[in-house]
Amino acid sequence: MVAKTSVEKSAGRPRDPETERRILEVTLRHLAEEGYSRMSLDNIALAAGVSKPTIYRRWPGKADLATAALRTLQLAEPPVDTGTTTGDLIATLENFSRSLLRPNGLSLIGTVLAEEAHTPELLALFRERLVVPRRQMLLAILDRAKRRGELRRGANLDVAVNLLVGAFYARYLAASAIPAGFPRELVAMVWPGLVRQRR
Amino acid sequence: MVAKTSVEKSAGRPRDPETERRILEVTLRHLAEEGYSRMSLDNIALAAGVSKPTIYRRWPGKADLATAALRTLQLAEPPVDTGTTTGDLIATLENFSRSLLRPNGLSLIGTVLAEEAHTPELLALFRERLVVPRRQMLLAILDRAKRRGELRRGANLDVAVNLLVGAFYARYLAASAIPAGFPRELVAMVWPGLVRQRR
Amino acid sequence: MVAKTSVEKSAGRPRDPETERRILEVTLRHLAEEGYSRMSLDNIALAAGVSKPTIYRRWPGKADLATAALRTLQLAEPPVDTGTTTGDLIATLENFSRSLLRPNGLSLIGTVLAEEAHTPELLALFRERLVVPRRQMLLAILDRAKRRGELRRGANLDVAVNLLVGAFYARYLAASAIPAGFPRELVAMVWPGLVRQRR
Amino acid sequence: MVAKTSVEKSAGRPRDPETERRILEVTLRHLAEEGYSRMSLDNIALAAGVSKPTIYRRWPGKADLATAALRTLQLAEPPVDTGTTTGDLIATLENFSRSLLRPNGLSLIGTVLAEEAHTPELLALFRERLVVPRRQMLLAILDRAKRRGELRRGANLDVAVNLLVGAFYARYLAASAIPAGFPRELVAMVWPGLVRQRR
DNA sequence: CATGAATGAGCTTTCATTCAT
DNA sequence: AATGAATGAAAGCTCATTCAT
Repeated sequence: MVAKTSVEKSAGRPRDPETERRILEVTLRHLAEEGYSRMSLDNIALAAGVSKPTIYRRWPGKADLATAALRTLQLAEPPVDTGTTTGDLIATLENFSRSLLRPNGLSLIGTVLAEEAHTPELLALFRERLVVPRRQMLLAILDRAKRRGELRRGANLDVAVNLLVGAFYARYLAASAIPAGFPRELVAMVWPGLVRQRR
Repeated sequence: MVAKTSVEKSAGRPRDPETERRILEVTLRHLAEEGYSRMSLDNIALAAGVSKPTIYRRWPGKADLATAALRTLQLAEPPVDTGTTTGDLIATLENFSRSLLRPNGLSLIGTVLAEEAHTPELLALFRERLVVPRRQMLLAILDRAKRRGELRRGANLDVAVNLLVGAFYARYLAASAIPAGFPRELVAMVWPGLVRQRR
Repeated sequence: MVAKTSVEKSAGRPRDPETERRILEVTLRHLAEEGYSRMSLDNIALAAGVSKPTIYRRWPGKADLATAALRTLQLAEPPVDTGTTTGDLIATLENFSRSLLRPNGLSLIGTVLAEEAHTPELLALFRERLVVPRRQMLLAILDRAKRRGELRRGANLDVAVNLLVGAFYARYLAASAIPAGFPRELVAMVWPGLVRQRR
Repeated sequence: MVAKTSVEKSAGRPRDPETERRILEVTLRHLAEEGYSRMSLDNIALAAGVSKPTIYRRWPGKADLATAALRTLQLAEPPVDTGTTTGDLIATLENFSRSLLRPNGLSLIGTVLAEEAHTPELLALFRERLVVPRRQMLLAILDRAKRRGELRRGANLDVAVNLLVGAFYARYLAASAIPAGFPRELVAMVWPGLVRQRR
């Protein structure tokens, strides 16, 4: 959107891409810290050092700004390779555990859920950028294990992902903190259901 | 000066108990539908058919009102008894699944999480009234099974509860809907980790 | 108003005169501390330990209550007699100086002046109860001196009173504090204008 | 990056200076007519023909607005020169008398006194802008006279100022009106105390 | 293009007063 | 007579958005 493909540069003063970046960064922080409805464009403009019309020139309104901020979210955690499936699962969940609570516990998740009825784009983007990629990483690990014959045939991998990921939400909702060693315990309890043949 | 007989009638115009009930009911609905920060006392007063001071006479401010509304929440689901441990777990999770999405998906959970930094009482009460009782029901089932020797010694029941309950959150966050048969699949996958002896 | 002159006691529960006294005392304090428009019946009722209708039963509204409270004001300072006119003046002004700033500087005077357009009764009563009596005391001293021939014929005693009393207001308005010895200096400067014959 | 030439034009839509002037003028009127606590930003905005945020953009809150309005007060009366000290005093006090009651008697003084405990800035500014300058004018006249040897050595000029100025307050508090010829009478009575040698 | 100015609508809270018991 | 409950109106302040330069 910023870089024109034609040789001719567009007339007038060009937009500063750094400005855009800064606005989105500030927006994301406020979104996580204050929640969507408390987040105010006034404060964002102030913190980003720009004026409000500068924001409105780029995004049509508050919802679009928040959406754009969420769009910048990228799963930062790289795929892991520890040599074993359970090792990979544990390592991935440990990454998850670390990034989940940043920067403000579950308040970002909270606000996209709370706004589902009013501003469904938020949840949609949150899914696309964070939820789905995270699940894909786990699914990929499990899928590879399945193709290697490590897992029971017919094991519902999607259910396993829900269990492993969800346990963090459940734990946070109950106690606002994730204990050390939690990922390992999760995998230990779910793994038998994935592999076992007889009973 | 003579002691009043049994039923002490307090002076002044009595409060209409119906009013209080209606205000709290409306508040809870608005809290779930709008989220805490969007929820306005003006609208609550309007919907409850009272004036704002009528609300302020009962609760000192917005946070207290929301808190009081959360306090009315009671886990409606009775303990189940199907004859088997897995049956009980599945039945309990099915109740959970049904009540979880009422009245507005996870928006109530969302708002208490989103407000954790600003209005921590909300999350605290939500925990006390819904989260903890629900976990207790599952824990009770598992604990009984353990005392009967059905479960592996050293099985971490708390982790199992996190897995079972959390899967619903994970699934909702990924797809806003819980498929039929989900509870059964959860239990099927976690159960081996609870019972198996060797590996 | 409380005591009936007829033998027959009026029917129903009699009003408690102590209640009335307490309400007026609290009102006067709030009037001086908060000013008329900040003073709230809610707070007065609370501080007096009564309900608002108990107040409204006795006085038709806020203005009447404030008026009634002002009506209870009595000049507490007794006439002085030091043996000399200037001594009497100084002693009287010293009393004045002491009582003027109680309990809240000039805020009571301030509020009755500020409310002159909206609630003229306040200023009227303040005059009747405090301003006029105080001036009368000074006038009486000067008048006696005049009848004794101490003062110049034609000396305008009313002007002298304005000077002596007003100096306290001017001083407070300029510095919020009255220095020790102030009364003596005032009298020293005004006295020559009252007595001297030639110039 | 090149330095702007002499007249620096700030970016953005310029403020209408007339707006600011009008708001302050309206504020000052309301402050005098209603008193500080009755004065409402809603009414000021309405009367000034602006919206409330237009006011809040310029001043952070009600107290700051009232303060700013007081700051615009300027002693309008120029120094006088009649040729004699008593003539100057009388002329100055006549100016005082005229401006004192505008626009609403002593209600402005009243409100700054009444608010001393809650909003001390008001009294502070009132002093700085009106009380002190007025006293300075009188002090300057007396000081010049002293340097000319017209006054008794050791005459306390500050006390004289308190007497002369305060008499207007005392008179207003007693009768809400200043009679014609009042300044002359004040000076006549105080003058002997300033000049006389023996007694 | 970016700015500062402006706005209508909304927020939470408090007030003087009246009602019902 | 006295109470607690109720109310319409208003307060100070903030928001998302648009205007004018």
